[in-house]
Amino acid sequence: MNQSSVCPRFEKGMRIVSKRWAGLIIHQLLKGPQRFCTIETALQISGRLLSERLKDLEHEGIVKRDVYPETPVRIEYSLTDKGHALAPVFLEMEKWTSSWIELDEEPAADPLTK
Amino acid sequence: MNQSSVCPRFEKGMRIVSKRWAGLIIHQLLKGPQRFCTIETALQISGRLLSERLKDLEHEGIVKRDVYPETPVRIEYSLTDKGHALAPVFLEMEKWTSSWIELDEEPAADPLTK
DNA sequence: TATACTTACTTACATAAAGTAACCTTATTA
DNA sequence: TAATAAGGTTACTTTATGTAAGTAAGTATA
Repeated sequence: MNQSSVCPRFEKGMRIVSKRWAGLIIHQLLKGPQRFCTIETALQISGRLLSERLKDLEHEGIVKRDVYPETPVRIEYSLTDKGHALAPVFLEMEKWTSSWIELDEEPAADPLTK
Repeated sequence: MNQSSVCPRFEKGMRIVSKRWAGLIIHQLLKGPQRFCTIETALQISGRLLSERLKDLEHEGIVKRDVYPETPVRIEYSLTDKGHALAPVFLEMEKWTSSWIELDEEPAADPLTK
């Protein structure tokens, strides 16, 4: 007896996309195909988690991994159609954050201590 | 030196909304103000986490908590303007999930064992 | 009066996920 | 020969989540 009133597809979609880092990775890939280390630097995520999350997203059919056997090998991650279809979600999210999110004041960068 | 290329507001917004359960709670409250136990039942979330997450969201100015000193006391959670402003995000998310998410086949419900 | 019930939580504890740092492999360059 | 780079993996610590039981205030019931 399932008394949940939430659409199970919506629940599943949310679980995939709202997993820690997943949204930011997809958002980053909406800018175009990118290599592992580019994403790693852009998001300041650890290799361990990036690797894990890219595998998850590939498994969900959202991210595609292409190997270019150059030397040195180049591996590019990009979005599938399913991944690109998320663009409107992130567009609306960008609108919301730019209207409603204000940053905590961070201590002014001090070149001596930071 | 911050070499991250991601807009910090976007990052912060994502961190708030994509925290486990937060999205589903907001989505649920978009249907209208609701009491604790209604959300708990609808989402099948534990009281412990629901309580914690509602406090987070209240702290972020997304959720409002109203106490009606009836007997027994009634406490209603609802969205603030900031919370309501997330509606388009969830609308796009709903479109995406209905187009692209398919459910894993779950074992046919057996009234004797389930 | 004692017991039980309801809502809205909180506490205690086990498990899972995330974060951090060091290491690996293949190849390239100094 | 040593150092550097990409794309990871392994080992370990910390934090978050899940689960179950307990609490407090206010009825309602026996």
